[in-house]
Amino acid sequence: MLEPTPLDERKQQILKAVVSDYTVTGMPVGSQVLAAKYFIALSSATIRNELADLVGTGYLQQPHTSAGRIPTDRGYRYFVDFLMDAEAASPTIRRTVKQEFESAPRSVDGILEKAAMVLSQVTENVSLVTAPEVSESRIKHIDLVSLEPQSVLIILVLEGNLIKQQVVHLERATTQEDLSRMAAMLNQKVKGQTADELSGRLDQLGPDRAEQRRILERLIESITTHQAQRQTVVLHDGVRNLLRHPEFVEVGRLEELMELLEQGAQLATILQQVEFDKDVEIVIGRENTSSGLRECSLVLTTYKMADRVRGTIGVIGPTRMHYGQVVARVRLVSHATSEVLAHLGN
Amino acid sequence: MLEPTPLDERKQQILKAVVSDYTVTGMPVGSQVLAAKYFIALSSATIRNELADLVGTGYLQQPHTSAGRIPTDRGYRYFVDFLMDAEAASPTIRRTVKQEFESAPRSVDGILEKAAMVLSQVTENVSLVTAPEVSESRIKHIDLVSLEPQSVLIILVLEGNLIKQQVVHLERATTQEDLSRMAAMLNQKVKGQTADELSGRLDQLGPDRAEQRRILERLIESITTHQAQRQTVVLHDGVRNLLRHPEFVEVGRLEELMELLEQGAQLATILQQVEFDKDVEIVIGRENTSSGLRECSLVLTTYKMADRVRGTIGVIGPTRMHYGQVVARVRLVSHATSEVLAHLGN
DNA sequence: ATTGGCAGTCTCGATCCGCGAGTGCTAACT
DNA sequence: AGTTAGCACTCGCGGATCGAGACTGCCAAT
Repeated sequence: MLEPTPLDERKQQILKAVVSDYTVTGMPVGSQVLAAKYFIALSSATIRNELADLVGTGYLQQPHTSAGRIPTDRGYRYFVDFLMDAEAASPTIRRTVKQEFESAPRSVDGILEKAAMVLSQVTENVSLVTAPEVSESRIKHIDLVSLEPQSVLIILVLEGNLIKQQVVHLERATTQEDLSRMAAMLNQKVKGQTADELSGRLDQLGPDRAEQRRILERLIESITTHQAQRQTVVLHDGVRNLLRHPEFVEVGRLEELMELLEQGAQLATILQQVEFDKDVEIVIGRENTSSGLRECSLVLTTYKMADRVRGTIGVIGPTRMHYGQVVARVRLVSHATSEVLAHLGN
Repeated sequence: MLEPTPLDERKQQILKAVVSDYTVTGMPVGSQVLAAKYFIALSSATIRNELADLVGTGYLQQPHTSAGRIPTDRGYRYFVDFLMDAEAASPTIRRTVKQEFESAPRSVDGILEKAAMVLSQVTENVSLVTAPEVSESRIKHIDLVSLEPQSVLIILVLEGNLIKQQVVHLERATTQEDLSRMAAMLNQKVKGQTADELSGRLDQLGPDRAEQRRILERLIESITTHQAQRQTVVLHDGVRNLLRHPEFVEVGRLEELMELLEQGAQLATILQQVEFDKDVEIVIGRENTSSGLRECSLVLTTYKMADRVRGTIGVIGPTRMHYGQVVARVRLVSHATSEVLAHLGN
């Protein structure tokens, strides 16, 4: 890593101009274009000197000797940290988002799918959405259904009508009546707690027949451990958008990316590291830990469902993207998602 | 459409050789290669004459004047209908499939996801899996959860522990106790019926307070209509495999295909038309109704969960694929899926 | 510090060319 | 009549060549 060279005002403006122009045209930016379009007061020779400095300090690079300049990852980083104009999403975009969410089904899954869809649409990139952390969700309702004498289907209804299911095998046969009774009791005791809290309060379940108690322990243990080990699901949408970007004409780049998207585990790890209170987080090119994202940028933020429950939402796109606009739109969709989820009833 | 020209034995063998060779090498097949590799008894000149005939009748084509021949859609069709050797999946493949399914979660969703994953893996193409038709599934359990006074979450547990949920708004406030009572009653009456049957037997629900009855009607109506209008979900996996095929080096082809995959509705229509009793259905190139599939083939079959409940499973790949192997593997995974689903308890 | 001028560098697209693969045709052969 | 050898011809592909254009870096003048 190069030491952070401070940039004087003019260098900043030139860097900004290069990033902006390159973002739009996709062509390396030359000194003449810069002088003509952005710095009429200066000659191209002056700009050439400045450009040479910016290359020397690692903010810009040349694809080849006699070409214009394009930003390095470092250049983009400086741009998004210090130079980027705050943009607001256009009324058209706002309307689209609003309308799409109005037609979304009234369930967490449905809303998140819709969020992924609309986000990919308005950013023209691949969208990513993680489901909320289950272990942090309050339990609203528990139901036990007997499948076979020794096998029980546990249904958990969590905040936002998120439903989790799982099959548990018991040591001894249990009737549906017994299960229903236990379910009723669990519903009394358990309502409003998170799965995490649940595991600590097993002893508060009150005295019961030892047999039933054993079964209950088994169920609760199974609920908590199962949720913990279950890996976060990452929804994505809009791969078709990526195909339109010229940086992906060679399919080689796409292959690694598709693998990342389709297996999901590695992506989940990345997304879970996004901090909750930060506004929008941007990861540029090689700043990414995954090699598949070497030439991509992530624009990520969080949404919230209840106070403690949150998920990550954002996009993957080529490093050459219109960061200002993308940030505005990711933020917009994130807020809209939180909004709709809040109205879902808790 | 050309009239079906009957092919004599030798022409058939030549067509078969062209398809086989082209499938492996991806290069147009010339008369000399054919003579050397497949027909040592014949001279290349003889084969040239036959090839010319096959081009004339529309089974083969030349990419350009001085190139070898490649099959037309019609050629592939004739091949899969009459010439294709029956192949069996290799022991290695069988083992892979078996092992993968052993580690699958014990739920319909989980199993279908696993099926999509393993199918794309063993065929090196994009796999497609539709969820079973809900309206044909037997209802195992119903649960009603009060969310707000006038809003109820209906949870349906269907065959194979498939869970469907939906929120219904009632005209008047109803307590959780009332809902629980209704749920208990519904469970008595409804167990083992399909959602379709349910709607016809509303009158068998026995006399009840008119008020409750109204609510029940509302719920049942909502269950049946909702399920009917809900479009079939199509899972897919393995787009990364497609990127490795040379036919997709130009991303233009992929774009339409990705759109088809990501929106899913059109695909659902195609998949739902696969007949249940047929073994494996193959749709080749322009036989497809969707323009995005002009240069692709579908290899599809069905799996079953219970006797009446079925879904479609298969792959999308380039028209140049090893049909014998793909058919064998699609069939293998379909059977394995049915098998695992059957053991899921009903 | 800035600028005009200028020579130098490099990419990109067009053009050209020769090789090799493969064909179709004809005439001879079985 | 079907098959085959021989041969002239066609065409795509890859490599080499070349000129135009776009920028740069440097230098000397302002």
